[in-house]
Amino acid sequence: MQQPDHLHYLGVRNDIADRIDSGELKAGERLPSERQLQVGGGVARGTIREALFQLEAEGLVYRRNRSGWYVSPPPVVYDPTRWEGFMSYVEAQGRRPATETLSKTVITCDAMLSQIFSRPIGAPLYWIRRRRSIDDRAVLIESIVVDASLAPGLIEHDLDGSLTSVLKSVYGIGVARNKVDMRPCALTRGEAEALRVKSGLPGLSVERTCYDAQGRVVEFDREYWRHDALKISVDIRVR
Amino acid sequence: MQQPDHLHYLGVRNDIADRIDSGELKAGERLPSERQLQVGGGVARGTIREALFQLEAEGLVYRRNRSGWYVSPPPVVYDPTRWEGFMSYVEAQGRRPATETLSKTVITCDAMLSQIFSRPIGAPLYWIRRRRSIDDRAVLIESIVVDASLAPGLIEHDLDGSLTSVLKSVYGIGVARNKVDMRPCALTRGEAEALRVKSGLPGLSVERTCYDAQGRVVEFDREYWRHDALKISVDIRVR
DNA sequence: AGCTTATTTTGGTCTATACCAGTAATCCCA
DNA sequence: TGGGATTACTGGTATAGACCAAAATAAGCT
Repeated sequence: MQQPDHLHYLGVRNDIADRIDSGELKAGERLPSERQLQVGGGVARGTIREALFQLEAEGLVYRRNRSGWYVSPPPVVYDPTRWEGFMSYVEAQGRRPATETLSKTVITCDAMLSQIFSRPIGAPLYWIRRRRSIDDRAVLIESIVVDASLAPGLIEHDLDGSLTSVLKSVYGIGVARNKVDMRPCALTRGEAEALRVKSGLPGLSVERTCYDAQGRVVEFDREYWRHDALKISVDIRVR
Repeated sequence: MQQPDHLHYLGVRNDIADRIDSGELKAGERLPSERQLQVGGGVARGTIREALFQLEAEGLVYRRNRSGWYVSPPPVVYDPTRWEGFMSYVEAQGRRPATETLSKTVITCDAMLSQIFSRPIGAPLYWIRRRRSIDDRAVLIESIVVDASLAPGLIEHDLDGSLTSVLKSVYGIGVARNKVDMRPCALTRGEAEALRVKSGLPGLSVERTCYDAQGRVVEFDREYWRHDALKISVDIRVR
């Protein structure tokens, strides 16, 4: 009830937001359909959608392909400096994590990867694609590349758990340094499909390079997150 | 020319993206108007807009209020562990930074700030609001709170430069630890207005708490960034 | 009960039109 | 020439209708 409630879609937005805040609509619950939301006030579906897009950008609601709109659960906290692995830190926050391995194959080192891994072009690398979920909602997909000469036979193992712990326990490889790049992005084609969201939805791209104590690149990882699924928290000492 | 070019708006998206990639449209340049983009193919304005929203989410184009659509410049790189201040690191990347102080006042410590600063409720604090630009495009607005007892008279100084260096050179206060929280968000009402973007545009919220060597909170800072203006890069040693 | 097949519902895309509020360009006068 | 008022143009909001593909549900058949 502020000033610019001349805008219909903001009025609708506020109505829905209030129903979420008040607890009438709970996390994970389904919203009434767009056509049902039109009922009382003579408002076009396009306007309803505008309001829903707004709420989606704010992280209050999300949509599943053609199924409907749902109230978003709270985000998980991600601290790149305390990398205990997805499974453990999601669990520590009282949520239920899950991992699916979409594919695992051997690839050969190309020019870009050669740069990253300091390995000759043509050298064998493992390429793993996984989808990770929280409480049954897919929140990120990742592409991992691992130097095959450091972890021979890696893809024979079950990778639906923590990759870090497999590298540690089976191959004795520990991560000593982490380089993390993050940037807001749009989830397009492949990523959007794997996350079952509409192409063009904003997301967060996280690129991580893991080094061992000798400075060798152990793992190169590119993750695409739903924008509403995480909160990044970094605690660092300034040099 | 892949598979799902049945979608008109993706076709339009690709056309425009190609014109940007090919250099026909350069960074900072203005796109033809939505109505001009309709001309050849019998395509509705709504479809053109859908394509533009897609490109906006991808960070390829941005819009200025009712002026038009423009090609986005490349993002700046932001490393929270090497905090030299906005002015210097933007300049180091060959861009032209600018700061405007929107307001600076004395406020009293409320419950939330009391928690953060470990100061009694009612204690004086400085509240500074600034807008920062890169190459004349506003990219972030920030709200800074500083403990007035640590830096008496701070707001008498010119704050259009680096606050960190004022704290250091005038008050001898150095930052020893930085706690940074980041999360994708929507730019709403106040922030959107200050950044001159449409409310609801995705952005990145950065919350920083700076501690001195004694562990006292020196500065509490909340920034709202345009989603397409930055790339975060962290390089850390794992404990 | 379980399984398959229709049917309905849902969001996703698209067209066409209209009016409004800021911006940018133009015009015109001093 | 300079500056202020006017006009044209831009994106922003809104309506109403239509069709489609995927998802969810209901119906029907073992």
